Amino acid sequence: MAIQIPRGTQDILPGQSEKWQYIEGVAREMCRLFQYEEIRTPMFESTELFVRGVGDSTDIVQKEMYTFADKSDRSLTLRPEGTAPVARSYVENKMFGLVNQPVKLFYLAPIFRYERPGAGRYRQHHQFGVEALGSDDPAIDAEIISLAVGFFEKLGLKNLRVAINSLGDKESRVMHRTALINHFKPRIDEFCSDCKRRLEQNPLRILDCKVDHGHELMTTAPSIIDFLNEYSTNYFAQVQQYLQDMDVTTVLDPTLVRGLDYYNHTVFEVMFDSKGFGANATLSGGGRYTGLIEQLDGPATSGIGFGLGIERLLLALEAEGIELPTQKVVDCYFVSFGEAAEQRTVSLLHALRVAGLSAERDYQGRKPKAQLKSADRLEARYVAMLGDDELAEGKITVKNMKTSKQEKIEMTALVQFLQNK
RNA sequence: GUGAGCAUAGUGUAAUAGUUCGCACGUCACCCUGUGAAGGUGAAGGAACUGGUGCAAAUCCAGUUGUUUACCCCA
Repeated sequence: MAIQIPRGTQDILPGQSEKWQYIEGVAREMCRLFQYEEIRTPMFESTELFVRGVGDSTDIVQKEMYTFADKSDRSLTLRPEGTAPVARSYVENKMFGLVNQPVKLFYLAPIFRYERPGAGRYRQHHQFGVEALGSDDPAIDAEIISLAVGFFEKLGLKNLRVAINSLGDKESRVMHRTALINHFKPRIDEFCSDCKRRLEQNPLRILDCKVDHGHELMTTAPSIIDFLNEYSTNYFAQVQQYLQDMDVTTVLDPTLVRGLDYYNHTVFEVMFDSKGFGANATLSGGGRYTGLIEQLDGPATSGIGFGLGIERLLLALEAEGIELPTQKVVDCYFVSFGEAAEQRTVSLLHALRVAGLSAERDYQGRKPKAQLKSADRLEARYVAMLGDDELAEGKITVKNMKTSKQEKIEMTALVQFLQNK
C-alpha cells in the first residue's frame, strides 16, 4: 500500500494553489489598506502557552491539540489557534513598549487540531488572522470587524450575516451562566437529551437547539445583555455606533459565544447563509480579549482580533459560484520538427525566459502534432515552430494560436516580436 | 468522541453471486511521416486492505484504513 496523506489534511495542487495565492493577495492588500503588518510565528510552541492562553477547560486544549515531546523532553504543541502565539510574541518582544499602539498584526498560517474531519473541518487548516493589541478604543473593535467584512466582500461573497454580541467582563458571563441554569433546570425534563447534557456543560447552547427551539422557556431565557455593567454596555453601544457609521450591517445575537476562554466584551462571527452549504456556516470568528496578555506575564493589555478559515472560505466561494481569477499565461510554446531543431530550442527557450516571457516546450519527444496539442491545452498565446527549413534560413515560424495566423521571422527577432505582442 | 452512507482504470460512472468488469472523458498510436480545438480505427490502464461464508465473491459478512455527512465543537 502506498503511503497516504494524514487524515484530515490535504494537498493543495496546481490549479488550486493559484486560488490560494489570489486569496492571500487580497488578504495582504486589505491589511495594507488598514495598516496591519505581517507577523510569522513558529508552527509549534510550548504546550504551556495554549494551556494558559486558550484555557485548559476548552475543547481545544482538552482534546484537540497535537502535543509531542522533543528529544529534550520539552512538551511542544502544533499551533491550534492563532491569537495565543501572537500574544506571546507581543510580550516576548516587548511590543507593548512600541511608540505606536495598538500594535496591528496579521498572519496567514496553518492551524492544527486533532478532531474528526467533517464538512469544512480539517486537522490542518489555514487561517487568515488579524490582531490589534494595546488599545481599548471601541473604534478598533469596529475597524477589525469592518476589515473582516470588507475582505469577504472584496472576494465577491454575498449572503453574509455578521452576528455580534457582547460578553461583558468575566463576571457578567459567570452570572449569566448561573441564571441560565436556574432558568432551565426546573423544567429540563421537557427538553431533548442534547439539551440535558448542555445544561451543565454549556447552557448557552440550549438557546440555539434545533429540536427545542419552539419551547416557551427559550423566549423568556435571560440574555447576556441584561448582565452587562455600565462600562460594558456603553462600550458595546459605541462599537455598534461606529459600525453603523461605516455602513457595516450587523445582527445582534445574544446567544453568540465563543469557545475560547479569553474572550470578553465584543465577540462576532461572520456567517455564510446559503442553501446547499453545510453545517459550518461560520466563516470567521473573533472578539476582544482583556486578560490574555497578563495571563502570559505581560502588562495589562487588551486586544481584539479575528481568524478566518481559508478552506471554508473556498467552499463558500464555490457554493456561490464565484470564480477566482487565476492567470497562468504561457507566452510561447516551442514546437520542434526533428532533432536539430530540438537542440536549438534549448537556447531559444532560455532567451525568452531571460527576457521575462513565459515559455514552454515538449520534453517527451512527442510528434509535432501532439506538441501543438499540448500548446493548445496550455492555452499558449504563441507557438514558435522550428524545423529544418527554418534552421537553414535562420528563421522561425511564429503562430498566433488565437487567430491561427502564422509568419516566418528572423530567429534573432523572436524575443522582440513576442515582447511587442 | 458518537451515528449514518460510501470505497470499481488518471477522472466521472454502470452492472450483477456464475466465462475475458461495461461506458464516457483523458492518455498513446495510426488514418494525416511540418501544424491545435472535428471525426474514424485500435491500444494501454481498474475492484482500498485483511480475513470469513460459498462450488463460485467486485457483489454477502466482519474488521482495518480512507472518505462523505449529521452531531459535539469550531475556522
